[in-house]
Amino acid sequence: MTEKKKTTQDMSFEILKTSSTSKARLGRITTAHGVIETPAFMPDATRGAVQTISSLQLADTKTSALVSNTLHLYLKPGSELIRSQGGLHQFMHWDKPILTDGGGFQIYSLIHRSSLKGKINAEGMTFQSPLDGSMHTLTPEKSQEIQFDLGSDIKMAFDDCIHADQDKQRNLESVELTTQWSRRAKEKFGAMSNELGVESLIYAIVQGGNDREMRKKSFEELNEIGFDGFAYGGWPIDAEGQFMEDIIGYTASLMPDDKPKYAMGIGTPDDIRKGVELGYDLFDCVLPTRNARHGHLYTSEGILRVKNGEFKDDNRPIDPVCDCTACVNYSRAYIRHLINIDEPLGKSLCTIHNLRYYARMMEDIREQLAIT
RNA sequence: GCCGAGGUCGUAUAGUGGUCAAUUACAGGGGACUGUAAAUCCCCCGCCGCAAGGCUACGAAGGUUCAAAUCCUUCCCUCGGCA
Repeated sequence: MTEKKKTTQDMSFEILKTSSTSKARLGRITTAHGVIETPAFMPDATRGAVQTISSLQLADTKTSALVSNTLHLYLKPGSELIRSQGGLHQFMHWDKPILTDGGGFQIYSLIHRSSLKGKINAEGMTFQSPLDGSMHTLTPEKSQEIQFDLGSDIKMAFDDCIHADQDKQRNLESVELTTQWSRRAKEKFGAMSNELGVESLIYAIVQGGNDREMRKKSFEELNEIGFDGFAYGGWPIDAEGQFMEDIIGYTASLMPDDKPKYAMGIGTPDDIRKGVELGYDLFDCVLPTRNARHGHLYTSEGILRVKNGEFKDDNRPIDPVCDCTACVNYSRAYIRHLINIDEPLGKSLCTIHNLRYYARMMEDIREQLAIT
């Protein structure tokens, strides 16, 4: 780190308070588009929108930041287009912080879960677009270029994600590739930041699967390169669907306490509470939004599957304690009806509710941290 | 009244001698979803039973047959045409 680089990056994270009973901390991440009070949950707006709701409705849930995606926006509508529209903030009319994932996970996901072709080599990942079958190559450099086009506040280094049960050899390969790619991403990030005069942050993703040694190796190599924050990468739950607390906690313990720790893809409300206690500051997950579209709602009294017949004539709000638009204005019976007739408004209201539930949960967590 | 077509599990359909408690879709019931190819996917859906299995069923009643949703007879009903 040279003197002149000591600007936003070095001021980007401050810890306001540390818990005396766990590794949880109350903090603040400062970006070019404002502050994220941590611990924070960031919903996924993968393709430039949190599905079914507008950025204004998202703001109403008091969500402080969102996650969007390099790969998806690169494929459609193309990152140059978004740059020409003034960047993703302006394009989607969201003036708060945006974190963009690097695209590695999405390609892994495409290759892993489908018959689509894709291959990984030292250069990067070559894969077939699920949209039109065309072949593309994403490299660490290309991923950064796209993220600069998007204009995100926090950029992720391109990583090679694997499933938790991969063999040792593949795990090692993933760690080594992620290190190489992260180094290249960091170089590109530095060069583009200088060239464009843009101030943003870059986080790296720690791989290593369910193997402590590999996690340690991955973290140490990344730390040597130097990043503004570190993320737990990989898959957070085991084959039985259990939150992998041990390895996730261990990975957090490796990361420097003076930098943000980001738990990618986590999780359920319970998983997030555990994640906070393990020391994580940032979370993102598709669960609240995807589940909302399926009528699976989080409430102060537990999970409420609003499609279920028992709510047919229930005129109470989803959650009497909730202050979201859906709960303040509409009944379970009405929302059930909307979901059952596949009316988009039903999905929107459920999404608003779940995101407000998550936001309130994070508010509660921060409040508890502040007073204890 | 005559002629034609038809009556199948909530609805709409498939099945025209055994492989049929019976296809498919919708409706209905339940569940899954963790850095989003997810507005997706899975299960149940005659009755009893955890199950094996049993029982009752393809408009009604008879009949033919080892065997009928499927063939025959009569009746009831619906739709179209003619009176």
